[in-house]
Amino acid sequence: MPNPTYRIENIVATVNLGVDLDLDKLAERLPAAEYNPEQFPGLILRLQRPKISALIFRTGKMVCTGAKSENELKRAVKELVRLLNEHGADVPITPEIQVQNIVASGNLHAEVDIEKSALMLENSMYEPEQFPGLIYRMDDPKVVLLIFSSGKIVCTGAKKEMQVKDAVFKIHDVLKDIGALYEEVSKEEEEF
Amino acid sequence: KYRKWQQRVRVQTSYERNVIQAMNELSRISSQLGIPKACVDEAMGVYEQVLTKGLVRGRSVEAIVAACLHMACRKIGMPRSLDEISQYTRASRKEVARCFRLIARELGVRLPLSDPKLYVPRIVEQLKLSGEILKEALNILEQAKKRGLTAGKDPAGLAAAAVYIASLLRGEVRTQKEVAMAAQVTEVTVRNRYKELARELNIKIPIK
DNA sequence: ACGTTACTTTCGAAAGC
DNA sequence: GCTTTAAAAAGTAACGT
Repeated sequence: MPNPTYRIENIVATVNLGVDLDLDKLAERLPAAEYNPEQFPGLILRLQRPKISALIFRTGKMVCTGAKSENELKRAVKELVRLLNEHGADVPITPEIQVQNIVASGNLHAEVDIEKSALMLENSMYEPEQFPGLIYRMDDPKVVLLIFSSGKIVCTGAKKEMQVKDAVFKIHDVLKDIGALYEEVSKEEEEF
Repeated sequence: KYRKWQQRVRVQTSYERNVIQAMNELSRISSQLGIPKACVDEAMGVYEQVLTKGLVRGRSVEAIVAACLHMACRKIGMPRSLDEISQYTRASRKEVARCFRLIARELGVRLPLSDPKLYVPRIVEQLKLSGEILKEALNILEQAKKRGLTAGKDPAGLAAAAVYIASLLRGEVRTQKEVAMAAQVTEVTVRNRYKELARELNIKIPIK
Protein backbone atom coordinates (compact mmCIF):
# COMPACT_ATOMS: atom_id res chain seq x y z
CA MET A 1 0.00 0.00 0.00
CA PRO A 2 1.48 3.35 -1.03
CA ASN A 3 2.44 5.92 1.57
CA PRO A 4 0.40 9.07 1.80
CA THR A 5 1.84 12.09 0.02
CA TYR A 6 1.47 15.80 0.68
CA ARG A 7 2.43 19.18 -0.71
CA ILE A 8 2.64 22.53 1.02
CA GLU A 9 0.26 24.96 -0.66
CA ASN A 10 0.42 28.05 1.48
CA ILE A 11 2.47 29.41 4.35
CA VAL A 12 1.23 32.29 6.50
CA ALA A 13 3.92 34.15 8.43
CA THR A 14 4.29 37.25 10.52
CA VAL A 15 7.31 39.51 10.20
CA ASN A 16 8.32 42.17 12.68
CA LEU A 17 10.19 44.95 10.90
CA GLY A 18 10.95 46.65 14.19
CA VAL A 19 10.12 50.19 13.05
CA ASP A 20 6.91 52.17 12.67
CA LEU A 21 5.85 52.87 9.11
CA ASP A 22 4.10 55.76 7.40
CA LEU A 23 1.54 53.85 5.40
CA ASP A 24 0.12 56.93 3.66
CA LYS A 25 3.55 57.83 2.30
CA LEU A 26 4.25 54.23 1.29
CA ALA A 27 0.87 53.93 -0.43
CA GLU A 28 1.62 57.05 -2.50
CA ARG A 29 5.06 55.89 -3.58
CA LEU A 30 4.22 52.26 -4.23
CA PRO A 31 1.87 52.13 -7.23
CA ALA A 32 1.07 48.46 -6.67
CA ALA A 33 -0.04 49.01 -3.09
CA GLU A 34 -3.67 48.92 -1.97
CA TYR A 35 -4.49 50.93 1.13
CA ASN A 36 -8.00 51.61 2.42
CA PRO A 37 -7.63 52.25 6.16
CA GLU A 38 -11.41 52.66 6.49
CA GLN A 39 -11.83 49.11 5.25
CA PHE A 40 -8.72 47.48 6.68
CA PRO A 41 -5.82 48.93 8.69
CA GLY A 42 -3.15 47.13 6.69
CA LEU A 43 -1.54 48.13 3.39
CA ILE A 44 -1.76 45.31 0.84
CA LEU A 45 1.25 44.65 -1.37
CA ARG A 46 1.41 41.83 -3.93
CA LEU A 47 4.72 40.52 -5.22
CA GLN A 48 4.85 38.93 -8.66
CA ARG A 49 7.83 36.62 -8.11
CA PRO A 50 7.50 34.84 -5.80
CA LYS A 51 3.74 35.29 -5.90
CA ILE A 52 3.15 36.44 -2.36
CA SER A 53 0.85 38.95 -0.70
CA ALA A 54 1.82 41.06 2.26
CA LEU A 55 -0.31 42.96 4.74
CA ILE A 56 1.81 45.77 6.11
CA PHE A 57 0.82 47.59 9.29
CA ARG A 58 1.55 50.97 10.86
CA THR A 59 3.39 49.26 13.71
CA GLY A 60 5.93 47.70 11.38
CA LYS A 61 4.40 44.27 11.67
CA MET A 62 3.62 42.39 8.52
CA VAL A 63 1.70 39.27 7.46
CA CYS A 64 2.92 37.33 4.43
CA THR A 65 0.69 34.80 2.66
CA GLY A 66 0.98 32.64 -0.42
CA ALA A 67 4.47 31.13 -0.03
CA LYS A 68 4.83 27.47 -0.92
CA SER A 69 8.14 27.00 0.88
CA GLU A 70 10.26 28.61 3.58
CA ASN A 71 12.76 29.58 0.88
CA GLU A 72 10.10 31.38 -1.09
CA LEU A 73 9.03 33.10 2.10
CA LYS A 74 12.56 34.31 2.88
CA ARG A 75 13.06 35.56 -0.67
CA ALA A 76 9.77 37.42 -0.50
CA VAL A 77 10.64 39.07 2.81
CA LYS A 78 14.00 40.25 1.40
CA GLU A 79 12.22 41.65 -1.62
CA LEU A 80 9.61 43.37 0.54
CA VAL A 81 12.27 44.95 2.76
CA ARG A 82 14.13 46.15 -0.33
CA LEU A 83 10.92 47.65 -1.77
CA LEU A 84 10.03 49.40 1.47
CA ASN A 85 13.50 50.84 1.88
CA GLU A 86 13.50 52.05 -1.74
CA HIS A 87 10.34 53.98 -1.02
CA GLY A 88 11.14 55.92 2.08
CA ALA A 89 11.13 53.38 4.89
CA ASP A 90 14.17 52.48 6.96
CA VAL A 91 13.91 48.88 8.12
CA PRO A 92 16.66 46.46 9.12
CA ILE A 93 17.64 43.92 6.48
CA THR A 94 17.16 40.86 8.70
CA PRO A 95 13.74 41.02 10.33
CA GLU A 96 12.43 38.08 12.36
CA ILE A 97 10.05 35.76 10.51
CA GLN A 98 7.56 33.54 12.31
CA VAL A 99 5.54 30.90 10.49
CA GLN A 100 1.98 30.99 11.85
CA ASN A 101 0.15 28.50 9.69
CA ILE A 102 0.91 25.95 7.00
CA VAL A 103 -1.77 24.67 4.64
CA ALA A 104 -1.06 21.47 2.74
CA SER A 105 -2.94 19.26 0.34
CA GLY A 106 -2.40 15.53 0.44
CA ASN A 107 -3.40 12.18 -0.92
CA LEU A 108 -3.89 8.95 1.03
CA HIS A 109 -3.94 6.98 -2.24
CA ALA A 110 -6.97 5.10 -1.00
CA GLU A 111 -10.70 5.74 -0.94
CA VAL A 112 -12.07 6.76 2.45
CA ASP A 113 -15.38 5.69 3.97
CA ILE A 114 -16.08 9.06 5.52
CA GLU A 115 -19.41 8.01 7.03
CA LYS A 116 -17.70 5.25 8.97
CA SER A 117 -14.92 7.68 9.90
CA ALA A 118 -17.47 10.19 11.18
CA LEU A 119 -18.95 7.54 13.46
CA MET A 120 -15.59 6.31 14.74
CA LEU A 121 -13.69 9.58 15.18
CA GLU A 122 -14.65 11.64 18.22
CA ASN A 123 -13.39 15.05 17.14
CA SER A 124 -14.96 14.94 13.73
CA MET A 125 -17.81 16.63 11.94
CA TYR A 126 -19.35 15.45 8.71
CA GLU A 127 -22.24 17.48 7.37
CA PRO A 128 -22.57 16.86 3.62
CA GLU A 129 -25.31 19.45 3.46
CA GLN A 130 -22.76 22.06 4.49
CA PHE A 131 -19.45 20.74 3.16
CA PRO A 132 -18.43 17.53 1.30
CA GLY A 133 -15.42 16.78 3.49
CA LEU A 134 -15.08 15.33 6.95
CA ILE A 135 -13.58 17.89 9.35
CA TYR A 136 -11.22 16.24 11.80
CA ARG A 137 -9.49 18.06 14.65
CA MET A 138 -6.33 16.19 15.57
CA ASP A 139 -4.89 16.76 19.05
CA ASP A 140 -1.28 15.82 18.35
CA PRO A 141 -0.06 17.40 16.22
CA LYS A 142 -2.71 20.05 16.74
CA VAL A 143 -4.01 20.49 13.22
CA VAL A 144 -7.31 20.30 11.38
CA LEU A 145 -7.74 17.89 8.50
CA LEU A 146 -10.37 17.97 5.80
CA ILE A 147 -10.83 14.43 4.54
CA PHE A 148 -12.63 13.59 1.31
CA SER A 149 -13.96 10.25 0.11
CA SER A 150 -11.50 10.37 -2.79
CA GLY A 151 -8.62 10.08 -0.34
CA LYS A 152 -7.53 13.66 -0.99
CA ILE A 153 -7.00 15.67 2.16
CA VAL A 154 -6.19 19.18 3.37
CA CYS A 155 -4.13 19.83 6.48
CA THR A 156 -4.14 23.24 8.14
CA GLY A 157 -3.06 24.76 11.42
CA ALA A 158 0.49 23.40 11.46
CA LYS A 159 3.43 25.65 12.27
CA LYS A 160 6.17 23.21 11.19
CA GLU A 161 6.43 21.10 8.08
CA MET A 162 7.15 18.08 10.31
CA GLN A 163 3.71 18.49 11.90
CA VAL A 164 2.13 18.26 8.47
CA LYS A 165 4.06 15.09 7.71
CA ASP A 166 3.19 13.57 11.09
CA ALA A 167 -0.49 14.48 10.76
CA VAL A 168 -0.80 13.04 7.26
CA PHE A 169 0.88 9.75 8.21
CA LYS A 170 -1.08 9.58 11.46
CA ILE A 171 -4.47 10.10 9.84
CA HIS A 172 -3.54 7.43 7.31
CA ASP A 173 -2.83 4.98 10.14
CA VAL A 174 -5.94 5.96 12.09
CA LEU A 175 -8.24 5.50 9.10
CA LYS A 176 -6.54 2.23 8.22
CA ASP A 177 -6.98 0.97 11.79
CA ILE A 178 -10.70 1.67 11.86
CA GLY A 179 -11.07 -0.02 8.49
CA ALA A 180 -12.12 3.09 6.61
CA LEU A 181 -9.53 2.85 3.84
CA TYR A 182 -10.16 1.04 0.59
CA GLU A 183 -7.90 0.27 -2.34
CA GLU A 184 -8.69 2.23 -5.42
CA VAL A 185 -10.16 -0.66 -7.37
CA SER A 186 -9.86 0.75 -10.87
CA LYS A 187 -6.19 1.59 -10.51
CA GLU A 188 -5.29 -1.83 -9.13
CA GLU A 189 -7.03 -3.63 -11.94
CA GLU A 190 -5.36 -1.55 -14.61
CA GLU A 191 -1.92 -2.42 -13.27
CA PHE A 192 -2.42 -6.13 -13.78
CA LYS B 1 -40.72 44.53 50.11
CA TYR B 2 -41.80 45.76 46.71
CA ARG B 3 -38.16 46.04 45.67
CA LYS B 4 -37.49 42.44 46.57
CA TRP B 5 -40.51 41.33 44.53
CA GLN B 6 -39.34 43.40 41.61
CA GLN B 7 -35.87 41.89 41.76
CA ARG B 8 -37.25 38.41 41.87
CA VAL B 9 -39.43 39.13 38.87
CA ARG B 10 -36.49 40.59 37.02
CA VAL B 11 -34.33 37.56 37.80
CA GLN B 12 -37.05 35.25 36.63
CA THR B 13 -37.70 37.20 33.48
CA SER B 14 -34.04 37.38 32.45
CA TYR B 15 -34.19 33.66 31.79
CA GLU B 16 -37.90 33.39 31.12
CA ARG B 17 -38.09 36.35 28.79
CA ASN B 18 -35.34 34.78 26.69
CA VAL B 19 -37.13 31.44 26.70
CA ILE B 20 -40.43 33.07 25.77
CA GLN B 21 -38.80 34.99 22.93
CA ALA B 22 -37.20 31.80 21.67
CA MET B 23 -40.49 29.94 22.01
CA ASN B 24 -42.36 32.57 20.01
CA GLU B 25 -39.75 32.56 17.30
CA LEU B 26 -39.70 28.78 17.26
CA SER B 27 -43.45 28.36 16.93
CA ARG B 28 -43.61 30.99 14.22
CA ILE B 29 -40.98 29.25 12.06
CA SER B 30 -42.39 25.83 12.84
CA SER B 31 -45.92 26.67 11.83
CA GLN B 32 -44.68 28.20 8.59
CA LEU B 33 -42.70 25.06 7.84
CA GLY B 34 -45.35 22.69 9.14
CA ILE B 35 -43.07 21.14 11.72
CA PRO B 36 -44.77 18.78 14.22
CA LYS B 37 -45.09 19.68 17.90
CA ALA B 38 -42.80 16.85 19.05
CA CYS B 39 -40.02 18.42 17.04
CA VAL B 40 -40.74 21.89 18.39
CA ASP B 41 -40.53 20.54 21.94
CA GLU B 42 -37.26 18.82 21.15
CA ALA B 43 -35.88 22.07 19.71
CA MET B 44 -36.96 23.95 22.83
CA GLY B 45 -35.18 21.38 24.96
CA VAL B 46 -31.98 21.88 23.02
CA TYR B 47 -32.41 25.64 23.23
CA GLU B 48 -32.67 25.54 27.03
CA GLN B 49 -29.48 23.49 27.22
CA VAL B 50 -27.73 26.00 24.99
CA LEU B 51 -29.05 28.88 27.09
CA THR B 52 -28.04 27.19 30.35
CA LYS B 53 -24.50 26.67 29.09
CA GLY B 54 -24.30 30.33 28.18
CA LEU B 55 -23.77 29.73 24.48
CA VAL B 56 -26.33 32.34 23.47
CA ARG B 57 -24.13 35.22 24.67
CA GLY B 58 -23.23 37.55 21.84
CA ARG B 59 -25.33 35.70 19.33
CA SER B 60 -28.78 36.36 18.00
CA VAL B 61 -31.57 34.33 19.59
CA GLU B 62 -32.97 33.83 16.10
CA ALA B 63 -29.89 32.14 14.72
CA ILE B 64 -29.60 29.88 17.75
CA VAL B 65 -33.29 28.96 17.59
CA ALA B 66 -32.96 28.14 13.89
CA ALA B 67 -29.93 25.97 14.59
CA CYS B 68 -31.75 24.17 17.41
CA LEU B 69 -34.70 23.53 15.13
CA HIS B 70 -32.48 22.07 12.42
CA MET B 71 -30.87 19.89 15.07
CA ALA B 72 -34.20 18.74 16.53
CA CYS B 73 -35.56 17.87 13.09
CA ARG B 74 -32.45 15.78 12.46
CA LYS B 75 -32.83 14.01 15.81
CA ILE B 76 -36.47 13.21 15.15
CA GLY B 77 -35.64 11.97 11.66
CA MET B 78 -37.57 14.67 9.81
CA PRO B 79 -34.76 16.80 8.42
CA ARG B 80 -35.34 20.36 7.27
CA SER B 81 -32.38 21.81 5.39
CA LEU B 82 -30.55 24.85 6.67
CA ASP B 83 -31.74 26.73 3.60
CA GLU B 84 -35.40 26.01 4.36
CA ILE B 85 -35.09 27.10 7.97
CA SER B 86 -32.98 30.14 7.09
CA GLN B 87 -35.71 31.39 4.76
CA TYR B 88 -37.93 32.06 7.74
CA THR B 89 -35.39 33.84 9.95
CA ARG B 90 -33.56 37.13 9.83
CA ALA B 91 -30.33 35.24 10.48
CA SER B 92 -28.36 34.24 7.40
CA ARG B 93 -27.83 30.60 6.45
CA LYS B 94 -24.15 31.05 7.18
CA GLU B 95 -24.84 32.28 10.70
CA VAL B 96 -27.35 29.49 11.38
CA ALA B 97 -24.84 26.92 10.13
CA ARG B 98 -22.15 28.43 12.37
CA CYS B 99 -24.45 28.20 15.40
CA PHE B 100 -25.35 24.63 14.50
CA ARG B 101 -21.69 23.61 14.47
CA LEU B 102 -21.03 25.49 17.71
CA ILE B 103 -23.90 23.75 19.49
CA ALA B 104 -22.96 20.35 18.09
CA ARG B 105 -19.40 20.82 19.34
CA GLU B 106 -20.07 22.45 22.69
CA LEU B 107 -22.91 20.16 23.74
CA GLY B 108 -21.14 17.17 22.21
CA VAL B 109 -24.30 16.33 20.30
CA ARG B 110 -23.79 13.40 17.97
CA LEU B 111 -26.57 13.42 15.42
CA PRO B 112 -27.41 10.52 13.18
CA LEU B 113 -25.63 10.86 9.86
CA SER B 114 -27.60 12.85 7.38
CA ASP B 115 -29.61 10.37 5.30
CA PRO B 116 -30.93 11.23 1.82
CA LYS B 117 -33.80 8.75 2.29
CA LEU B 118 -35.36 11.06 4.85
CA TYR B 119 -35.79 13.75 2.21
CA VAL B 120 -37.69 11.50 -0.20
CA PRO B 121 -41.22 11.44 1.34
CA ARG B 122 -41.61 15.22 1.26
CA ILE B 123 -40.43 15.45 -2.37
CA VAL B 124 -42.80 12.64 -3.39
CA GLU B 125 -45.69 14.28 -1.55
CA GLN B 126 -45.06 17.70 -3.00
CA LEU B 127 -44.95 16.28 -6.54
CA LYS B 128 -48.08 14.20 -5.87
CA LEU B 129 -46.32 11.01 -6.86
CA SER B 130 -47.35 7.49 -5.81
CA GLY B 131 -46.08 5.23 -3.07
CA GLU B 132 -44.49 3.12 -5.79
CA ILE B 133 -42.24 6.00 -6.68
CA LEU B 134 -41.38 6.43 -3.02
CA LYS B 135 -40.34 2.79 -2.72
CA GLU B 136 -38.36 2.89 -5.96
CA ALA B 137 -36.53 6.06 -4.95
CA LEU B 138 -35.60 4.57 -1.57
CA ASN B 139 -34.39 1.46 -3.36
CA ILE B 140 -32.16 3.52 -5.64
CA LEU B 141 -30.70 5.37 -2.65
CA GLU B 142 -30.05 2.09 -0.86
CA GLN B 143 -28.09 0.79 -3.83
CA ALA B 144 -26.29 4.11 -4.20
CA LYS B 145 -25.15 3.96 -0.59
CA LYS B 146 -23.91 0.40 -0.97
CA ARG B 147 -21.92 1.47 -4.00
CA GLY B 148 -20.43 4.42 -2.12
CA LEU B 149 -21.96 7.02 -4.42
CA THR B 150 -23.42 9.19 -1.67
CA ALA B 151 -20.33 10.34 0.25
CA GLY B 152 -19.92 14.10 0.34
CA LYS B 153 -23.04 14.79 -1.69
CA ASP B 154 -25.95 16.96 -0.58
CA PRO B 155 -28.64 14.56 0.72
CA ALA B 156 -31.41 16.68 -0.78
CA GLY B 157 -29.75 16.50 -4.21
CA LEU B 158 -29.39 12.73 -3.99
CA ALA B 159 -33.00 12.34 -2.89
CA ALA B 160 -34.17 14.56 -5.76
CA ALA B 161 -32.19 12.54 -8.31
CA ALA B 162 -33.56 9.26 -6.95
CA VAL B 163 -37.14 10.55 -7.17
CA TYR B 164 -36.51 11.83 -10.69
CA ILE B 165 -35.16 8.46 -11.83
CA ALA B 166 -38.03 6.63 -10.16
CA SER B 167 -40.53 8.89 -11.90
CA LEU B 168 -38.93 8.12 -15.27
CA LEU B 169 -38.93 4.38 -14.61
CA ARG B 170 -42.55 4.31 -13.53
CA GLY B 171 -43.83 6.64 -16.20
CA GLU B 172 -45.11 9.26 -13.74
CA VAL B 173 -42.73 11.75 -15.29
CA ARG B 174 -41.82 15.02 -13.59
CA THR B 175 -39.32 17.44 -15.09
CA GLN B 176 -35.90 18.02 -13.54
CA LYS B 177 -37.02 21.53 -12.75
CA GLU B 178 -40.10 20.36 -10.85
CA VAL B 179 -38.10 17.85 -8.82
CA ALA B 180 -35.36 20.41 -8.19
CA MET B 181 -37.87 22.93 -6.87
CA ALA B 182 -39.51 20.37 -4.59
CA ALA B 183 -36.12 19.41 -3.17
CA GLN B 184 -34.80 22.98 -2.92
CA VAL B 185 -31.73 22.32 -5.08
CA THR B 186 -30.87 23.45 -8.60
CA GLU B 187 -31.67 21.60 -11.82
CA VAL B 188 -27.95 21.24 -12.39
CA THR B 189 -27.54 19.30 -9.16
CA VAL B 190 -30.47 17.01 -9.99
CA ARG B 191 -29.00 16.41 -13.44
CA ASN B 192 -25.49 15.70 -12.16
CA ARG B 193 -26.67 13.28 -9.48
CA TYR B 194 -29.19 11.62 -11.80
CA LYS B 195 -26.57 11.03 -14.50
CA GLU B 196 -24.08 9.61 -12.03
CA LEU B 197 -26.62 7.31 -10.35
CA ALA B 198 -28.03 6.06 -13.65
CA ARG B 199 -24.54 5.39 -15.01
CA GLU B 200 -23.03 3.78 -11.92
CA LEU B 201 -26.08 1.69 -11.05
CA ASN B 202 -26.65 0.68 -14.69
CA ILE B 203 -30.18 2.00 -14.65
CA LYS B 204 -31.72 2.00 -18.12
CA ILE B 205 -33.98 4.97 -18.63
CA PRO B 206 -36.89 4.27 -21.00
CA ILE B 207 -37.01 6.64 -23.98
CA LYS B 208 -40.34 8.39 -24.00
C1' DA C 1 -25.96 21.57 -21.78
C1' DC C 2 -21.86 23.45 -21.60
C1' DG C 3 -18.09 26.74 -19.42
C1' DT C 4 -16.56 30.09 -16.19
C1' DT C 5 -16.50 32.14 -11.92
C1' DA C 6 -17.65 32.08 -7.19
C1' DC C 7 -19.11 30.56 -2.99
C1' DT C 8 -19.17 26.74 1.19
C1' DT C 9 -15.24 24.54 5.03
C1' DT C 10 -10.53 24.56 7.73
C1' DC C 11 -6.21 27.76 9.81
C1' DG C 12 -3.42 31.84 11.63
C1' DA C 13 -1.48 36.51 12.25
C1' DA C 14 -1.85 41.56 11.91
C1' DA C 15 -4.86 46.61 14.01
C1' DG C 16 -9.12 48.61 14.64
C1' DC C 17 -13.92 48.85 15.10
C1' DG D 1 -17.42 38.99 16.33
C1' DC D 2 -16.12 41.57 11.85
C1' DT D 3 -12.77 43.52 8.23
C1' DT D 4 -8.12 41.41 4.65
C1' DT D 5 -4.66 37.91 2.59
C1' DA D 6 -3.60 32.94 0.38
C1' DA D 7 -4.30 28.04 -0.57
C1' DA D 8 -6.17 23.19 -1.26
C1' DA D 9 -10.03 19.78 -1.27
C1' DA D 10 -15.33 18.50 -3.74
C1' DG D 11 -19.79 20.02 -4.01
C1' DT D 12 -23.31 23.34 -5.20
C1' DA D 13 -24.76 27.66 -7.33
C1' DA D 14 -25.26 31.44 -10.54
C1' DC D 15 -23.92 33.57 -14.32
C1' DG D 16 -23.41 33.64 -19.68
C1' DT D 17 -23.52 31.33 -24.29
